Amino acid sequence: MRPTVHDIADKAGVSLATVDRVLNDRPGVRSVTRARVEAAIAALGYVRDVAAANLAKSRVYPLVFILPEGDNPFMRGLEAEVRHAGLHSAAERTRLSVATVPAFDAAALAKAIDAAIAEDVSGIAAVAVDAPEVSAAIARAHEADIPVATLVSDLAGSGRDHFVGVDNIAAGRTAGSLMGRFLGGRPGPVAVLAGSMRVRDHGERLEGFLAAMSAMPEARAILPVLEGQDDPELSFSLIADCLANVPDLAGIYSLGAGNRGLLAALAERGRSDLCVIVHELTGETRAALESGVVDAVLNQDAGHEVRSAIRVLRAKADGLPVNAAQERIRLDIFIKDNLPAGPDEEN
Amino acid sequence: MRPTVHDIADKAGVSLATVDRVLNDRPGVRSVTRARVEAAIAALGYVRDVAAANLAKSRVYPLVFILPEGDNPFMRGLEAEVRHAGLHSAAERTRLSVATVPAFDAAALAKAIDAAIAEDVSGIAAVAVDAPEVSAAIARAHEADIPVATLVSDLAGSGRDHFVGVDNIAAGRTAGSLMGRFLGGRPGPVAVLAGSMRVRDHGERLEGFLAAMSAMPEARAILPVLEGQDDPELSFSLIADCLANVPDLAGIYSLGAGNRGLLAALAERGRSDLCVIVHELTGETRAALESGVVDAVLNQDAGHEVRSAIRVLRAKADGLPVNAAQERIRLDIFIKDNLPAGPDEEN
DNA sequence: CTGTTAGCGCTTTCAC
DNA sequence: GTGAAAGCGCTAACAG
Repeated sequence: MRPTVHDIADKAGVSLATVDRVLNDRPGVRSVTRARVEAAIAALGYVRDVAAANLAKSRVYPLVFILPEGDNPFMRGLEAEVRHAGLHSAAERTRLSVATVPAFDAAALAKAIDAAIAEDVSGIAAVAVDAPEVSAAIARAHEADIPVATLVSDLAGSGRDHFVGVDNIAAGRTAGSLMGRFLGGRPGPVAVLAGSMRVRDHGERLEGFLAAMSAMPEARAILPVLEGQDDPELSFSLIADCLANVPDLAGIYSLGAGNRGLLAALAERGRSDLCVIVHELTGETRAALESGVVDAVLNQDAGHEVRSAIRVLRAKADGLPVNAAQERIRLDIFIKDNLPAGPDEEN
Repeated sequence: MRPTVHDIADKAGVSLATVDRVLNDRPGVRSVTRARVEAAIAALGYVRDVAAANLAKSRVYPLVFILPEGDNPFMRGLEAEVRHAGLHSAAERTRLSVATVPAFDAAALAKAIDAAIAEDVSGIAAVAVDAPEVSAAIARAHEADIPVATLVSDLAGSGRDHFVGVDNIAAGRTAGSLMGRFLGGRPGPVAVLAGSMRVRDHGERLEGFLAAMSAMPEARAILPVLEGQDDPELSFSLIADCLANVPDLAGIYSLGAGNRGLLAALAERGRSDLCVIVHELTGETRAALESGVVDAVLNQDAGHEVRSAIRVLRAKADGLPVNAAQERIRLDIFIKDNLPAGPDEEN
């Protein structure tokens, strides 16, 4: 059997309480005693049973996820993952809740963060908007000793404790690289559809994409970025116009969440010879991939992100270290052939 | 606070023991009583605290992983993941061990399975070799009521309880699809390097690859499969010969673990214009991807597989259902640009 | 058939 | 500074 606190207490000739104090690094133990206990711990090769510890603590950790509202399928997927995790979270003594705010709305986001602070939650995960109000709100959370993790879109320099999401520059590079290879020698310019340059992930993806495209053997024109605000109608008309005005268009990179409008415009125009690369695997993009309208989908696994955010916030709340390498979210490439069978999965 | 067994007992007017019997579906409860308890459970929306249950049971689940020995980096990676999981497994009351057997050796594998049965482990995960001895050993495990999961390479029809691994036909298709797109109109035949047709995953990958290649717009010759036994030297000489004899070779698909030999032969020959697609992200293949020698790496996440195998075996040992969709292992595509930063990661 | 009681490994008052 | 004892939510003997 694995050694327990009792074994340590016996071996060190102290009581359980003292062992616990040493284990949890609490004050009120003479350094000699502490040393004796630590020796016993080392000698026995003790490892704490976290489950039992949590049970005894019976502390709950209320965490709040702040997500953009609206019909952005990726965000709704994230929300679903939070709710799903909520079912299992009981065992982890975590209570999850979701707050939604208008997309790209810095003031609303800041307000939601303040509300969470007021509720004295033990952690906040939020899809950041790049604005000073938001940074200020995060700073207030920090002051209230509430850990904050940015989700999907980062806000470095805001003092957030952790970023949960993919390397968006690398994501853009990946898109550019695939686009270049898939197009090969085929001529024609490429269009880019973004949501808004006010979220950092979109800007970073663009940056990576341009870098990769310009590194390709064949030079290729990139049209000015179309900002569709992740809005289906606006995205639709921007792409429709582009298709009409640029007959020799070779490809489209959709780096935001305007896929519904994009796909509608493509369907209307009936152009299937384009190389199309989009982000986020949703019901729509999956169908488009299967039908051949889209050539590749770059994805960040919402389930992984949610679980990572929970682990990180809990660790921060407990003052435990985070294994950054372990919490890295990777970028998935999907083509028609490696689509996972189910609409959802978890590992 | 969440309802507990005590609340149920109160509400139903019975004792804890009876609640426990109902909860765990044990005999010895009148159906009227059972119904009353079940009503209370439903009314309170009770969900069991698994951690507490495990603590109380203090039962341990010894699981054994049987892996091919040798310097196959993917297999060593799997082994490392098992050991890594072993550290955290304590909390899950699981004790993990690894047994290694010669690669592609059906008799040795069967013997290892029998040894595990003799030790009365509560679950076995093994990389299957396609042979009747192995099927027979799995059948004996089944008879001893020990769940068996095949890992990486399946053995359907053997009565194994579960397969943990990717859809290898889809993996081959993905390789073919990428190979076709990356080559575009470039002429020349493609070579395939396998380990052995005695493991099902290799056969299935080949099948998928051939199907995808033949579905490409440009017809392309596929050379006869080279079987390198996942041996560096043999793989090296097979590829070296091929490079020498087929000057217009356009690409190579390495569907087994012969990558070290393949890469050595490519380095010696100095051919970097080939389209090379390999399986499994290891230190070697990662370096080759970064240097541009390899164009894409198809990967199955060893960490996910190990954790999935553990969950599945534990569930089977407890007679609990497995959510198949949740345990699906997906096929990762890596190109230079979306390589994860660390050598290892976990989600 | 049902209830009582004593833990699982750890934390936490509250005395000493 | 240190220790004794109660209890987290659940399970498992053993009585009745």
